[in-house]
Amino acid sequence: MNYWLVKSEPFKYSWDDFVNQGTGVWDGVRNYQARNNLKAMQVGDLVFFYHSNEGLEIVGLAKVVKEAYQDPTTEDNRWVVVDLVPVEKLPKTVTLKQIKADERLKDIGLIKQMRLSVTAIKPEEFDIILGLAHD
DNA sequence: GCCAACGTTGGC
DNA sequence: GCCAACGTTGGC
Repeated sequence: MNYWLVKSEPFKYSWDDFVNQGTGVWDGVRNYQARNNLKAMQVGDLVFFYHSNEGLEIVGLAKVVKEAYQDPTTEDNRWVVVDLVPVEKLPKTVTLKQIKADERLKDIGLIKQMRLSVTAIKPEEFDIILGLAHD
């Protein structure tokens, strides 16, 4: 079981859009590192949903229900998508500010590789963030 | 809206 | 295969 964090710009695709839709096809990834992370996802992996540009906070938790397959939005077979479903809206959102302020989270992919839209989360980081969300 | 970070492209 | 130019992302 692995943990991940995906970013989305809320005016493009927000947590609420995701919940309304039920199943989210995570498409549009055009970055090799992010793609490799998508390929490494397994059914049941938990994924934080982060709002970039607006919000700047982790708003919800999702899980992988279908592993990487050809991105239907392109013919180019270099790119893949995964299917996600919502698990829960976090009782308290965890802001980028909080994450940056937390010494234990200073090596998190979200900060170290700010521009990567799909990053891996260590189990201990996952627990810390979930702890902050249920604080 | 600005700009830093960084990935990608293309000329050599 | 290097590296400058360019484009995109995302925090501020």
